[in-house]
Amino acid sequence: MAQRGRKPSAWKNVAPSRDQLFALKRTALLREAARAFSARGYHDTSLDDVAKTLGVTKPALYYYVTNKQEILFECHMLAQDLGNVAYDYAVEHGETGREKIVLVCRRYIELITSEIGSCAVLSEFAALEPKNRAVIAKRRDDFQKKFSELITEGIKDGSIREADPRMTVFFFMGAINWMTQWFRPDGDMSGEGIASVFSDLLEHALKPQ
Amino acid sequence: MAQRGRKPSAWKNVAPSRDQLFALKRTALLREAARAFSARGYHDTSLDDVAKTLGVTKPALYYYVTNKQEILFECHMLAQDLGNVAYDYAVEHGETGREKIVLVCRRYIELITSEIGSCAVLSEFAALEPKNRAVIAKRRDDFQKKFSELITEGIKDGSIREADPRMTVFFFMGAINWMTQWFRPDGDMSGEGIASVFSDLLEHALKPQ
DNA sequence: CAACAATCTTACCGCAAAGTCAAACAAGCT
DNA sequence: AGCTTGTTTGACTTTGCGGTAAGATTGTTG
Repeated sequence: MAQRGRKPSAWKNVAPSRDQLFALKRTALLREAARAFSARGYHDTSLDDVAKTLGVTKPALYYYVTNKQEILFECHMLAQDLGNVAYDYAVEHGETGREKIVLVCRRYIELITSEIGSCAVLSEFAALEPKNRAVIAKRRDDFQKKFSELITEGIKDGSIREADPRMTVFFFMGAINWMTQWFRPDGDMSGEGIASVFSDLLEHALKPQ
Repeated sequence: MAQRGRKPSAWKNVAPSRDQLFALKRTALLREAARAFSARGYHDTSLDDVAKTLGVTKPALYYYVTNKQEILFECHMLAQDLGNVAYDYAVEHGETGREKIVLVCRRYIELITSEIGSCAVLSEFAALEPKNRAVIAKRRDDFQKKFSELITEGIKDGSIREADPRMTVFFFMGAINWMTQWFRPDGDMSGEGIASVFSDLLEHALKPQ
């Protein structure tokens, strides 16, 4: 969004350059805001709070971001990126349709529960302003379509039993997305653990007899 | 919450009494607010809007309700009531643990997709004020506990394969709760249809081989 | 009708939070 | 040092919304 153009510093790779510092601080801001949005919701999170947590004042945030909306939007984009990463990984490493589906599920959960993925908001979709919401909705629909195509593929190759692809996608996308409501990084279940249980449940749900 | 005591009108059963009118309007208010909360979120829904939709002004709402919080709280209570109704039904009509679980799932979905259940918020948990949140959380935990006990029961009687009960509950409670994000009463899939697909998926996920 | 209660309205208060602006401070470059 | 650009701040404006007060309106009852 905010682009800066600068000549590289002489201290290559020694200290972070200005651009890198800028990017670093900006993602720190996004990360912290995402955490807050997930916990208390978009409208109940004030930028004053976010700023205080980061040890600065609110106007400082506006140097890195034009809007509160922009923060929410970019968080959604980042979260969706993880979905695509998981998808690509699964398509590359899986054989049958079922294997691919299960792999997406496992990989995606691992990603969103990792440190990087703590940015995954996904809820607060309604808080997006119409224009941004349209963008996010489009990407989401595309993703879910690729997804249900994996299911039809699995039905064709015999690895998945007869089932409504669209509903099935809703089913376990829901199971996964709802994680944001209960998952705690310091809980008694690791991200990998959850990924195992969930992908196992999914596999049995789809497997023929 | 708001209790009124009045002597019954002489026109028994002919026209709604004052108390009935009061209750009728109050639930209409709750219903409409729930719809708005679900669509736009708690903090982004103004009582002015809700009032306008109902054809009155904001202060009129405060005659039926003490707080915006109270509205949210009661919506959560009502939604949870449906869960308990579904549970009781399932325990009565199911034989094995798996049958019961599947029945809860089916019945619950049927309920929340029915006209009555359009009140089901369930999201916006974070918007509850601490005291109310504690109450709702307690009820939710109790429900999920009864639920996972059904699973252990099913494992014992051989109708359910080995699986982590708590995680399994999270899994399909998520699948169901997420429905609020995509279900539309005028969509191409009826509540019963969804209930069938989802309970079928659940059954296969739990059934031993 | 008169009196009283139930219901709803207009007008308002207070406050929190998004966003702005000019000025202060910091860092690099010549 | 002194100029220039990057970064942060304190102080402020504005707006929308939750909630309240006092009175108007309607309905009920003796």
